[in-house]
Amino acid sequence: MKLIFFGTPDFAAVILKALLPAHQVLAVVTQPDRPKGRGHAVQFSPVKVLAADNNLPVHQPETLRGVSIREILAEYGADAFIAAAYGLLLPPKILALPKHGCLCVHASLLPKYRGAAPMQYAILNGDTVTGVTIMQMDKGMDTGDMVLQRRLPILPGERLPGLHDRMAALGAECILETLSQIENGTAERTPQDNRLATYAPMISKEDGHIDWGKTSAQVMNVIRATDPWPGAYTLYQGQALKVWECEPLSGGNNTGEPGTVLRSDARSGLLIKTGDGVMKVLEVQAVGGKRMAAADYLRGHPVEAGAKLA
RNA sequence: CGCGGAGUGGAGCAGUUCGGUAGCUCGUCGGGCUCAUAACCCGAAGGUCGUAGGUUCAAAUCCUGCCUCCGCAA
Repeated sequence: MKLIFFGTPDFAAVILKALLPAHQVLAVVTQPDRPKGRGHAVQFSPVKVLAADNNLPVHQPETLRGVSIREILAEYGADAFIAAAYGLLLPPKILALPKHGCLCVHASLLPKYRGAAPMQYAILNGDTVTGVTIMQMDKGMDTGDMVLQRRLPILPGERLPGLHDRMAALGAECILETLSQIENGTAERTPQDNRLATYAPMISKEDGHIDWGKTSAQVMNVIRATDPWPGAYTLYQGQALKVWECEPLSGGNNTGEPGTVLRSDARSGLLIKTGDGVMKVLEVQAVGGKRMAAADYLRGHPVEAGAKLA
């Protein structure tokens, strides 16, 4: 099929890569290049890089609302538009262009987790199952009719990068299968039950802030969901301290305010009181520093037992 | 030129303000104590202080360029 692909980050690039050999991708639309990272350097989106490697035309409009971009896209005469983590809503006039409409690869079991960060929220909430939904886009945010849905178990202890990669691979399979169904005329559309809809808005820095009053399992979920960005952190003496790896301890000392440092030495490690138990901190990162084992950190940055983390 | 932190024996840090023979907590190796030990005691090895220049009688420390790593902000 003749397609135009809309997407921006790695997740989208994986999908695009799978489409390339199977279909005729006429052009790619991705977010404009923006200064990113340290020191103002402009970085191309993973989708743009992949498109460039394959000599595909790339469009990077600030908005899809203008007449000009609509005419440009119409010009290609694509059979369908495919969107995956593009970052902008497609306006109705764009949705109406291709004869098969616009299909979206969404990383959740819709109508659950509509929005920008479905995988993060699945981990954050401690879900054990998530999945990919292919939907026929409409003007709402992830509200279109579902064409295909596949479940994927979230592995115990799995972090976002691992889940992300498996979901992207599954998403690629799903979109290929959906396109086959459309070509065969066997695709079926199921409306979403809006009463069951939940939302997964974009993750912010603050989502990584650990609340030690929650259970150890919930704290672990924050660590798993915010890896690698923004990273789970706590405040020690007013300074952010990222917590990359932890291990909940069962039983033992269960007294004290949540966030209290129960023990702190290179041998027994850094033990923190949580809402329902004790967490052993295994890997941390101080402001300006690099990731290191908690024991290493403690050698140069003594933390007194009884101190409070916030 | 977005703001900022950092590169010192194997690890994590101090020392840089006010230049003057490199230190702390560990680790490693050897020895001792002990029924025993991740505990304790004694001893040892190990560092061109990121790199290239400059200033100076003398530079980890002051000045300049470069490399690398990282936090914030996006």
